[in-house]
Amino acid sequence: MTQKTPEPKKRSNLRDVAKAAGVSVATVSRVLNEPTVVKKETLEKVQTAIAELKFVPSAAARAINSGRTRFVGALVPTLDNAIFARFLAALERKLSDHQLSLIVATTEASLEIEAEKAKSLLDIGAEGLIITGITHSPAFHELIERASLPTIVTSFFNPENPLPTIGYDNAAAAQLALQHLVELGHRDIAVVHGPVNDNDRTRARLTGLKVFPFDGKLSTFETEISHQGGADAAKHLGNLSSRPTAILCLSDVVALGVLLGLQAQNIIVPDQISMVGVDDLPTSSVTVPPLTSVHLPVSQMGERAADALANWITTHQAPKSEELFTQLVVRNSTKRC
Amino acid sequence: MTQKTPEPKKRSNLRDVAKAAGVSVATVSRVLNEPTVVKKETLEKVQTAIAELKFVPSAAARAINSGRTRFVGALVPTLDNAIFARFLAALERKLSDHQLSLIVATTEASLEIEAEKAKSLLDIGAEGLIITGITHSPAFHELIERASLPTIVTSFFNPENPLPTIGYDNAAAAQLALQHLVELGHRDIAVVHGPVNDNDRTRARLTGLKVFPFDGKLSTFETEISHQGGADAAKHLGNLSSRPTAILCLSDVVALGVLLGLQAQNIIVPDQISMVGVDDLPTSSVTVPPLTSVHLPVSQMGERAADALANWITTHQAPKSEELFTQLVVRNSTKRC
DNA sequence: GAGCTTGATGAAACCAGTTACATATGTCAA
DNA sequence: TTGACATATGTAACTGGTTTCATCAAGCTC
Repeated sequence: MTQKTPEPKKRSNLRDVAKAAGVSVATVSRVLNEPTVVKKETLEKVQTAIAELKFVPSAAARAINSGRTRFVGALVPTLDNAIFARFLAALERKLSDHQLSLIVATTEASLEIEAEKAKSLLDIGAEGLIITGITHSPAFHELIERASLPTIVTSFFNPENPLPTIGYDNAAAAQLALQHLVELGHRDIAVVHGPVNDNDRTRARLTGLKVFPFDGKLSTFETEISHQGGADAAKHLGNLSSRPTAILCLSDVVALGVLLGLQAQNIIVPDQISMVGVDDLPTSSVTVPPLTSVHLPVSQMGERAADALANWITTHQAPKSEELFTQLVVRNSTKRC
Repeated sequence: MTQKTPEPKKRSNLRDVAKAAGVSVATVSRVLNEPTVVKKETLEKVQTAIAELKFVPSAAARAINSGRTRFVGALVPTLDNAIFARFLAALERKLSDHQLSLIVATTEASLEIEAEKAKSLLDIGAEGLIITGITHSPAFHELIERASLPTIVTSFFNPENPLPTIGYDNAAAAQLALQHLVELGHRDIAVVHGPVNDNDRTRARLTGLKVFPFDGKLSTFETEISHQGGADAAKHLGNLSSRPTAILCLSDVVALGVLLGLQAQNIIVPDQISMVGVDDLPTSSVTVPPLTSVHLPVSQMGERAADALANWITTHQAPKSEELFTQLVVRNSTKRC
């Protein structure tokens, strides 16, 4: 193409170093990997050569021998929700204990994008995958099956699932929130949730609510998972002629948005309306009023998933599914009806 | 799927496929990379063999030839702040246009951890790096210099910096916020900010405030960058005998925390106290009241950084620094004093 | 029918490391 | 003095792909 590239950019390799140091490539390799077996003198000679030539070993060449690339991928719907951010932080921390790096790819909650991203992760050599939810495109399944790529499902517990799941029971989590409201006497409850399309966690939660024994009114409102989305929902609910007595949000981000939206309309929580969330983000304890929420153990989930995947990769033995438990955290956003 | 027998795990390679299809390795390689030049009959034969042997080409072996691993790393202080999440989302989106994957590593705002993470990114073959701020440890600088690794600084603009910077003027951003408050007549302003240790962006903002011509009182309060941290700051400021008339937060996350903290003390914004933030997160437009903030163009920054890095990698030509501009967005959290 | 081009394929070199095995030297006990 | 053994290093065969170049047959021109 353009032959006016200023630098030919000739990265030096093992052979160059060996020649410069007057030793064999094997010795240089030893200096790099088990320096103790090399005689001190030789070691220094080689290290000098390495420094002089600014030699940096090629990761690819290493990988080709060990068969290991030392990184895995995680596919999450978005980074723009603290719940995933917290999960990924824990995941990354624990993976690095296993000398594994993490590539984060976002799917924008689309199974199609997920399959694409998975493909490119595989292409660049990911040794394993952490994914969200049990529902995935056929292309995705084919991909990981062909490559027999260790893949762990998170945010969802289902021991029957072909891929091991490490997560919680979404239906039960939502029911915990509903039960709390029901116990407080609420009979007209609005559920605010994110998009159900391509999101089996939300669907499972909604199903959980529907099958829960409750003879009151349960309406649902779908919105974007963001503070703005929550605020939109609040505006809608606030304008209703017969306003529900409680709002159950399937995500704390949405809940905070709803809370702000209600506040903008001067609707007092919990006096005029009760609210429960699901996630229990740290933020939920500082909102006004502090938000009652169902705690999802995402940090723990990140750690367990990291351990399980690392183990799978090294032992070639798929792990068992693991259930993590959710828990209602009662604060001040709910009140007897 | 989960058979108890430890799988022999004999991944098939090009040679296996070639033998099975009765062709040479070169032909198999062609089928993979330029299928059009292969005779249709042969093509099918090979593809059948590939399918039967569940052949998946080795990324490492590819990389060794092309010299390209097709991924880069990004080092950010945390994922637990929407401002970085937004930046990374844009970065990742744009990088994928260049067929590059992104490895996100968090430094927990420690230069030491940053250097470690950079090392492991390099070890696994990152082709370039996106980093935050211009201040880094000597170990880090040595590392990227030795490897002559394309590295772009973000969130900070400084054309003098040895590494190209793509970002904004942090001092100016903070000054924009201060100027607004000063113009509204505020003379007693509290600045709430995150840790200054290992954070040159915050330091630059603080310096910007200090050198701004202003003869009123300017106090500072350092806290954690989180809603909780902001709420803590609000509690402190609310209890002060002589309360400032305005609070300037160097981060919107902190600002929302402060807002909630003030609300918990029944201090009305903006009637009793004005507030300005820096970041302009989407959330800031739905808070009560909507938060006046200085917009930081982080999505744009992500895109520019991605283009610049991709270009650097392919052309071996370091890009020029690029300044992106910040802008005050006036909402309802500020009022004339 | 010779000469030339085109299309399809294969042999082998090559990328940059690791590693099994061979070799050379030195130490020590028998 | 010699055999046993440890230490230090080198040679060359790997790893799993890509790529250059050579080969060969078929199609076309003159």
